[in-house]
This record gives sequence, C-alpha cells and structure tokens, in this order.
Amino acid sequence: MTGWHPVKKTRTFEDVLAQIEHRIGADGLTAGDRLPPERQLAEQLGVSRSSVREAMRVLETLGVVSSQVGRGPDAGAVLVSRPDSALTDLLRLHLGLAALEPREVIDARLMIERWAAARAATSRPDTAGLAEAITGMDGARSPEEFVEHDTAFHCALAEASGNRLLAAFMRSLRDSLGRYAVEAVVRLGDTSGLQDDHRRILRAVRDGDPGEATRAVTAHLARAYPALLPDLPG
Amino acid sequence: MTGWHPVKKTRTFEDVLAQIEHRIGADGLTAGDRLPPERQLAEQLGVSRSSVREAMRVLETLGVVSSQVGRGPDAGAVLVSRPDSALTDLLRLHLGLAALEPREVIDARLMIERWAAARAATSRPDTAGLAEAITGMDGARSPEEFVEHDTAFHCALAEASGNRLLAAFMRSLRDSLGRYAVEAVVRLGDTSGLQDDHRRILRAVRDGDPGEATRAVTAHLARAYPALLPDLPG
DNA sequence: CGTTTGCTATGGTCTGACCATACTGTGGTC
DNA sequence: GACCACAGTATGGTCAGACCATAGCAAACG
Repeated sequence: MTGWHPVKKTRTFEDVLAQIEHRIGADGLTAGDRLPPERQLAEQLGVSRSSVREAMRVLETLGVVSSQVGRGPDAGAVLVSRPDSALTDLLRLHLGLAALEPREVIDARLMIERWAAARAATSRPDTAGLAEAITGMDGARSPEEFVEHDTAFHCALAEASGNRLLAAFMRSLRDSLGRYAVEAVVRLGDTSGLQDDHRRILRAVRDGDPGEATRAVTAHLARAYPALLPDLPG
Repeated sequence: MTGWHPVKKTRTFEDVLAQIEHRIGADGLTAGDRLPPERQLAEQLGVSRSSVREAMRVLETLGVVSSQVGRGPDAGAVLVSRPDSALTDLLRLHLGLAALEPREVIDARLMIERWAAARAATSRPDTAGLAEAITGMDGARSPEEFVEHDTAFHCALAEASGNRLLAAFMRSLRDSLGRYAVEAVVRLGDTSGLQDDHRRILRAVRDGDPGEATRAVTAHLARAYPALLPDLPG
C-alpha cells in the first residue's frame, strides 16, 4: 500500500462532536461561553450544516449546550451545564421501555438519600429549603401537592450534601417516580408520620449528627416503602 | 378571537420525540422492537426527514435506539436499552466543562460501591466474574492493565447487586475516571494490598455477609482514596 | 432625544438529491 | 438440487440550498 485511504468509520456528526469536545478541552471553555454559529462551524470543519446540527442536538440532549435563536450576545449555542434534564429523560425513557424496573430506581433513591443525609449533617449546610418544604407539605391540600413539596424536601437534602451530581440524580429519580410517589401517599392516607420523619431529619442535619440523620432517613424510607424494609442494608 | 392560532412553542423534532415516546408506551414496545424507517415516520407525522433524524439522534444519545444501515430485519432504528454510554458521555462532558469536580464523581462511586457490596452479599450471586477479574489483575503488567481489570471487578460487583441502573452508573463512573484511577495506582505503587482487599470483598460476598462486605469495601476505598477516609459515613 | 423601521445574524425547518451499505431475489452454472 | 454471481432495493448518512421566525441592532426619522 502506497497511500492511506482514510476509511470512514465514524459518522460525520461524531467527528463534529469530537472536534467540539476537543475544542472545549483545548480552549478551556466553560459554562457561559459561546460556540461558533452552525454555518461557520460547518464551514470550518468542512461538513454540512445538517451534521453540525445533529451534533448540536446530541450536546443539547446531554445538557451541555443550549441553543437560542435570534441575534445578540445571548443567541447561538451557549455552553451550559444542566445534567438534570438529561438524566430525567434517560430514566423516564428506560422506565418506559420496561428496561428498568421501578424497584431499581427506588433502590437508587434509598441509597442516595441515606448517603446525602449523612453528608449533609456533616457539612452543616443551609437548611432553609428543607424547612420551607416541610411548611409547604403542612399546607398541602392534595396528595399531588404534598408530593411536590416532598420532592422539594428530598432534593434540597440531596443538594445540601454538596454533591451536584447526586443532587441532579436525585431530582431525576424523583421526577421519574412522581407517579409512584403519589400512589404511595394515597395508599398511606395519613401523612403526619411522614412529617414527623421530615422534622426528625431536619433536626439531625441542623444538629450535625450524621448517625442520627442516617437513622432518621432510614426510618422514613421504611415507612414510605414498607415492602423494602427487610432489604435495607446497614 | 374567533379561531385558535396554534402557537408553536416546541420544536418539530421535540414533537417527533413525544410521538415516538407515546408510541413506545401505547404499543408496549420494548428493546428489540423496530421503529418505522425515517422516511415513513416523517410522512406519518407530517414533518421532514431532518426533524425525524434529529429526534433519532436524541434517542440514540439517550441509549434508547440504535440505527443500522442497510436492509433486512436488523436494519433501521431498533429499540435498545443501553444507558451506559449515555451516562458515560454525560459525565465525561460535564467533567470536561469543569461543571463537575472529580471529588463529586468519586463520592458517587464510593456510595454505590458500598451499597452494591452489601446488596451482592445478600443476594448470593454468581461470583465468577469477580474471581476472573482478580486473576486478571494478578497477571497485569502495567498500571493501565491493572486498572482495566480493577474496573471489571468493581463493575462486576455492581452488576452482582442486581440493579442494572446502578451497574450502568458504576461503569460510567469508572469510564469517566479512568485517568484518575491509573494515577492512583501509579502513586500507590504496590498493588498487593488492593488485591488483598479484593479477595476479602469476594470472600464476604461468597459467604453472604453484607456487614463484612461493607466493611471490606470501605477498607478498600480508604486505601485507594486515603484523603477521603475521614469523610466516609457509617 | 426618542421612536420607528428596516437590516441582519442566528437557529429551525423543509425539499430533494445522492452515496454507502447490506439484505433479497433472481438467474445461471455445476 | 445446490451453489454462486449479480442486479435490485430499502435503509440510514450526508450534502446543498432554500425559506421562515426570531431578536438584537442601527440608521433614519420625528
């Protein structure tokens, strides 16, 4: 062989993706920076605008860019960092495909929740969001409304752990499981026990007692998912 | 107003996405089923093929469909369930954007690992993959090769927990952190201690002792990430 | 100085074409 | 009949070019 016939193994838009990712790393781009316009990017890379657009769609799906039409500093493809919606879509679709069972998602939730509570109690974070969510649940007039504030409470707990990845994961799990959560509340009927648990968790976090926080969360989840109690590790 | 001018708020490909997702739910499609060809789908939905293709790209990014060119039963867009690569891409890109810190990813890994070990010990799974990975590490001739089998070990442990979501998450975390893992092994130098830990974990899982499994994993991770030891909860 | 109006850059969509791939069926050959 | 070569065809992948909607921007105008 005298020459190298460049065998095309990757699709064009994958090349574009790799180029953009490389550029992010090389130029040290971060959230808030702008990417070149689609047409310009297409010309630079020697591909059609369609391929650039498909790459953009992928990046948008992954929560890495956000496209705005129009003109001006805020228009065009801007780098963002929003993994939440990507994770939510991922979980929702795979749940819909019956490729994941609710049990697996709930398990993940239990795990994150217990970890986050302990970590939050260790780091002594701001607990305003937690208290506010409890107040909201007190005033809830329907299971849906209760679950809404309950989700806010548990997401706030995850965020209080200081780990954005797990907080995003928590929010996605809750979003994917909203239906099951409402059913669980309806089945339970009385929510006063859940609220007692929430206050106990908040107290433990405020007191900076990781052990008590873990126990409080475990008790809470055992109440919410009685069938899973025997499986709770630790 | 006499008529309703349908305001277009969603982009066309998002409509297509919603339609496909609805069809998945309505027709009970699962992994292995085929979607209509792009051209036919475009005609059915009254949109251009470009929009269908962008929707396909999103679904492919989320690990929900896999497109094969050509003709025959295996060609076209087939529903799959491969959240691994989607999660890996997600984590890698957000790490590249400095939107996630390695610490956050490592924390998630610690959490999953401890949980998976306890769960695996409870369910008494097949441990052949774990033993094989340990053998592979024994024969490794470079840090990279060691890390490769180490990743296999820890992913096998996550899979042994029986939770596919967390197993996928674990694999993605390892893939995103491959570089750091190699550095850690190089820094550590001697891997015999790690191997002792691995054998202790395997023994605990085989004996069906969740408490010991958790302790063994905790000890292992404390050795691998000494700086994180004081933060390990429980 | 403020307002209006037209301009322009941007993403969003559509159309139609062509290519590469891989199965399918047909026909010939042994 | 079994096997193989070859044309046919359905599919995704890519490209080019056009047009639309949006939103900032700037010049003209009062």
